[in-house]
Amino acid sequence: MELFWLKGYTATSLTELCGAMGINAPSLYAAFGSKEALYQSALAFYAERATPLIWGRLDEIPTARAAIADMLMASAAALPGGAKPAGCMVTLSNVGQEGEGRLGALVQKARSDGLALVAARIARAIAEGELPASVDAESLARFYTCVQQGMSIQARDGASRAELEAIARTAMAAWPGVTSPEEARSAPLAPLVR
Amino acid sequence: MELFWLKGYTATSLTELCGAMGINAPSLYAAFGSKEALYQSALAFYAERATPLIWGRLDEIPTARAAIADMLMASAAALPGGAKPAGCMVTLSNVGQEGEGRLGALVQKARSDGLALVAARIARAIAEGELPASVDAESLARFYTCVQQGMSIQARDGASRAELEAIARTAMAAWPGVTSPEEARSAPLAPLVR
DNA sequence: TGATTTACTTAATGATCGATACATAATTTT
DNA sequence: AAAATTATGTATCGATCATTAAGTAAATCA
Repeated sequence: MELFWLKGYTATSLTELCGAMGINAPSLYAAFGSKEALYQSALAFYAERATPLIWGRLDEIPTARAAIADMLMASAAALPGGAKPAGCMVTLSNVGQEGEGRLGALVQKARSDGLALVAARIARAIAEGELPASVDAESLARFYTCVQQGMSIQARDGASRAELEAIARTAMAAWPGVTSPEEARSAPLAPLVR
Repeated sequence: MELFWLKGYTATSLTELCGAMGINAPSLYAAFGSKEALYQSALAFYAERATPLIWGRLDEIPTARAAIADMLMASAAALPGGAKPAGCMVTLSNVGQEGEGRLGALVQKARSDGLALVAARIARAIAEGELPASVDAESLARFYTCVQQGMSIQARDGASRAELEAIARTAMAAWPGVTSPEEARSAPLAPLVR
């Protein structure tokens, strides 16, 4: 998973995979069937862990504003490298353009799933009166997803957690109805630090 | 260039490159020396065109706010696919993690160059009094660069120019001192459409 | 304990990778 | 027109790609 995450599908060789797993090629094929199937397993394994970590509190947190701030702050905490590769495996995957249509569809769906979760949360906020009906849920969700995805690229280039958190706080200043960026920054919405 | 842009360095084979260029391998090697040197040429060729298109008016436009809005709107216009691959070749390149340190340093520098241009423009705005000295130029520049980079991922997933422009307008609502997102959206800063 | 299955190693498969030697054709120079 | 140079095509290089056949050790089951 970490090799695919770091280097992408095509640039990761079976020799590297076997070396990292401490097994020989036949064992890998006996367990997973193919390189493509192994990638699919690794992707599922990744998503299984990332999804609750990042989007897991979206519906629990009472306001959409605080929920999305939490999502961004959780991303800022998770994206810097260290032990694991920096950035999100799903966000940064280019497998679809590498000539792997089947895997490409999987990562694209994973990305659109994230967007859908945010859009649904904003739609709920509109229904509950937190946001006016004039707000376009899809468009606002796309903005915050865009920021989150940009954070992955920043993280891959070495951005620190603090730098990513600053991005998150600035992005929250664009929340509909926020009087000023200073307000959004000085009165952070819990839990802004994890 | 378009093959490297779309598929990345490793996933693009010499066979594909020769096919796209209508030449044989020896001609390619006579002209460029190696696959790595060809990528470097393609990257330079790309940056040579993208830089003035996106960042070219940053210093001409009188206010930093309008200048950065212009940068984002120009990105929204350029990033959707069509004839060329979608998204930015520099932003989306993962060549540094594919085991190509030399090329990786080049694309990373190209990305940090974009960030530096925005940071310099904001610093100028602070010096000129457009923005208060309390604004962190580096941090604000990182936010808008992050949004621009996220737009590349959105574009690769098929986002339209209009959708990217909506992201740009929402991002401008985070501009320091903007009273509300609605204001930033209803009173766009020229030229918001190219 | 003997038989059967599972797990692993070695080795090699055809295909494709980036890169070239060599020969021929086209062009330019003298 | 003859000579020199440049460009292109063919064919192939060793290396590595993903994948697998065959053989051996370990473990499980009867």
